[in-house]
Amino acid sequence: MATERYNPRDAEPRWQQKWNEAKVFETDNGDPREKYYVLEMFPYPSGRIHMGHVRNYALGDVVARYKRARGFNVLHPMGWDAFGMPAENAARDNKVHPKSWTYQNIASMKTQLKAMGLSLDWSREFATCDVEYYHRQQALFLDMMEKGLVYRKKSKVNWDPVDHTVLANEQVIDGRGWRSGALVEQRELVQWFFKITDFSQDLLDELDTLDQWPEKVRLMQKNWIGRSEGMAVRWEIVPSTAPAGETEVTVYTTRPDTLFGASFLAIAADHPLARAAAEKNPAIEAFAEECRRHGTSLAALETAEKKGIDTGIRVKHPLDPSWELPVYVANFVLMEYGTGAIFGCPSGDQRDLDFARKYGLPVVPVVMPKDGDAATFEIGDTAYVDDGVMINSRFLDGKSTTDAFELVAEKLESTLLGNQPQGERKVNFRLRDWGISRQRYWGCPIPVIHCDDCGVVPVPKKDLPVELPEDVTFDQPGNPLDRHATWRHVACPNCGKDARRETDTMDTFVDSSWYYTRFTAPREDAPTDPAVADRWLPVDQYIGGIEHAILHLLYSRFFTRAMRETGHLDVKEPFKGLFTQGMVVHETYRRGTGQNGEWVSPAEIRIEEIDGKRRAFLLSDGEEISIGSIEKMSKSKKNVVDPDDIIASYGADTARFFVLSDSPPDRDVIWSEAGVEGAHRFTQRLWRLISEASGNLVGVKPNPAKNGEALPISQAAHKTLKAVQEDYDRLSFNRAVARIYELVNTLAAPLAKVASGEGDPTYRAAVREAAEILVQVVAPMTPHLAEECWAVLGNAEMVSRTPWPAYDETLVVENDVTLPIQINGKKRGELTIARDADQSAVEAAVLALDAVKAALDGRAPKKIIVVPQRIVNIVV
RNA sequence: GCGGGCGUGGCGGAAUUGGUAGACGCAGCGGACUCAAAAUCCGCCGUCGCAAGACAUGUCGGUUCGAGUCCGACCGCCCGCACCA
Repeated sequence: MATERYNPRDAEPRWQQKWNEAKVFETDNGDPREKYYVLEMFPYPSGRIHMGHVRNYALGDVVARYKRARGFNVLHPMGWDAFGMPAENAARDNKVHPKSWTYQNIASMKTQLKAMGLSLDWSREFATCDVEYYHRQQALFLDMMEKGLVYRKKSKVNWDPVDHTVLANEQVIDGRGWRSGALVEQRELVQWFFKITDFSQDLLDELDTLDQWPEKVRLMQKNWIGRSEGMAVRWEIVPSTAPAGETEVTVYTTRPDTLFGASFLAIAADHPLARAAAEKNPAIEAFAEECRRHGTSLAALETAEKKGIDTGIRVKHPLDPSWELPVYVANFVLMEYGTGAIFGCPSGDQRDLDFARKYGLPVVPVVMPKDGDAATFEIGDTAYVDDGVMINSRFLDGKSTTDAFELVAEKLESTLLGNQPQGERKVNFRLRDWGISRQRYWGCPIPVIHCDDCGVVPVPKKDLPVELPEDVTFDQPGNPLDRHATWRHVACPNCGKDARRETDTMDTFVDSSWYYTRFTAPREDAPTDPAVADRWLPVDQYIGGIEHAILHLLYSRFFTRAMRETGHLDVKEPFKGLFTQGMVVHETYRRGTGQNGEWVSPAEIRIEEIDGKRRAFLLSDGEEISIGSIEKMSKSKKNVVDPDDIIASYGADTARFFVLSDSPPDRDVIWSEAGVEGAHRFTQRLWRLISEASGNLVGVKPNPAKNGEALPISQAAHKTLKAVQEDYDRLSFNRAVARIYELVNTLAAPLAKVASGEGDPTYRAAVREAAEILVQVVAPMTPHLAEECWAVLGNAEMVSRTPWPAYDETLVVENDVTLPIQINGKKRGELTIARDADQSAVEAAVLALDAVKAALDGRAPKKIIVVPQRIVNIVV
């Protein structure tokens, strides 16, 4: 029986409409079944979805559809991370308002996402730039302010002296403003901060409970929080070298044991002592200025050449007042970390060593490896940073580094400098408070008012929301809120006097730090409905890019803690399970070479294989194009594939199936035309096999075979069901795809047999049962095709509403196992034996094998290793 | 620079987490069907070798009866570094 090819252009919109009409994916907060919350990181509305989105949402959708079939009450919402700089750039470049630009982008991206057939509850959709959303964010801010989780302090920004505007780190290129090209300066502004450091220890401790997070992400967060145990050590300044009023410097160190290896102190350019020294010495002032001309990004700072300048200030060594050391200003010391001052021990720290070599400072080895020789141990170009034995360290000589730490700590704690101990044990964190102020328009306004008399006054909740004004201009740089004619003028809520609105808006990371909570009650008047939030949270499976491993995830973890303190919910951790997916990458194509070269998009070329070598040619004139490396899809390299084009020509199911197959989801996937065609052939093949057999299966009651001709069919189906189920639970979709291909290969002949009218009723019942299992296991990946197959088999209910089948244990177990037999670790034979055979039975059977007899040649084996149901190794 | 990760056939990958390396797919080759092509179906497919076999998981060492998996060093690529989202 011949059937028509499967036509996704017809089937996909049809099923999407049916799901929509039946509200299959709308979630009821009152549903009593066990909940499952699956969430993909919501997109920034750039205007068009890209393959990364397709992959991200396909992954989440499989989880959502699978868990729904498993009987959970699934929440799977979608929204828009809609504030941010690109809207302002578009406003500047194209004279469109950020608001209309953003909402238009949302509209077109929503159409694209809908074409993917995702099982989303669109009734909960919101954008973070909706007044209804940022209104509640402002309320949260006020509550956090009341709890002391918000404060202001001076902090540095990248300042463009030509455009008179604050630049983001990504807008600073090689130390210059991206538009003006001017050398960027650091400038201090009073800015708003969240006290994330209140939770440093807790954020660190609770990482241990996140056992469904990738180990690497937990490790990254742990290192980011950066707990260290060390000492604050006070160094007395030699009075004759001290700037007026200065008597000492406090240094934070994690290695007090290496104090006898100290050869200098280094302080940040913004350290008070450095500022004092700069006042008297123009060279120091010039150096500090140079340090400030770097951007504020740590990466830029640390890749820069390590430099310093002697301040002329001398300090006395804390363990020997007669020993004087120089104090340098150094560009690698940060005011934000520790005390803004370090002591340099060149033999024990590579950076200090490089610095010492550069400025001719002494290098005294103080730690050597346990088996080293103190008389000959020297430091060359490499510092010795590990633990070991103390040398050249007076009373510490011969002690371990750990003991030396203790001895120095006790000594410094009991020595007085002035009336205070010279040193104090201190736990330090690398984590800094979260600066949320942005001098930009397109963000959530910070709801406070500045009054000359009353100071900083929170906007009363009844006056919320503080709405963004719409009549703004982007024809000049700087913050439009600042120069708006009326917006910032407001009466003080306290005294009624003329006052000014805060014109800073919030970091867009704030928006994304609690949106997952808002989805649980998106139309609530308050930020959350705490009872509802507590029922849905934590998110059971969160899926997104590894690039968010630290900031977004840490900020969200902070927010649940802050929202707990302010009574908005009562959970500690936002995301129970986390999955970080890899990127979608593609070959690059380049026409011409060097400066005249230009990137060519995959749509403009065809690939041919000539003598086993892949070559690319321009479609328009046949010119040969060179095939370049495989890279992340990006507009600049033109190696992008538009999901719209793929969906239009192959359908959403093919696109979904392709991004799920082949590569494991946490690794990069290479987009290739051949791969897509392979996925498309699979969809067609599945449809053809099912639909051609369907005529002879429609009235048949599904029933697995326990014996006879159809037994292997039922066994294959149930084994696949079990395997795919496990793969779905582990998010190993590429493995599930492989299992599904195998099942299709196994079922091809039986389905063809049924299609041709053969097979008795028992056989047909088994084939039908296997076919249904096949359709149900692919349904989460290719939902439209599955519905179409499900319907053609005569099922009245949609497959999206059909419970997951249960596999039959008796069809899954094997009675015999085949063991590889190794002799000295090399495979020499095989042995098939009963699954439950005991060790001695296995040994006897093995020794009876010809291959083993030949290898032993009459000798007795030295040892026989039997790993039950795995392997046998004979040592000769 | 610091922190984290990855590296297996021509290609994407699998390997029950220390137990038969290469499942499954893509590409390729051979065959069937066809006037022909497409589609489809069947078979072959790590390297060397006639074969027995040997060699093979980025490189070099180590641990082990046994290493893709564990340890050490190195090489290459990718992500993050606090104002991109």
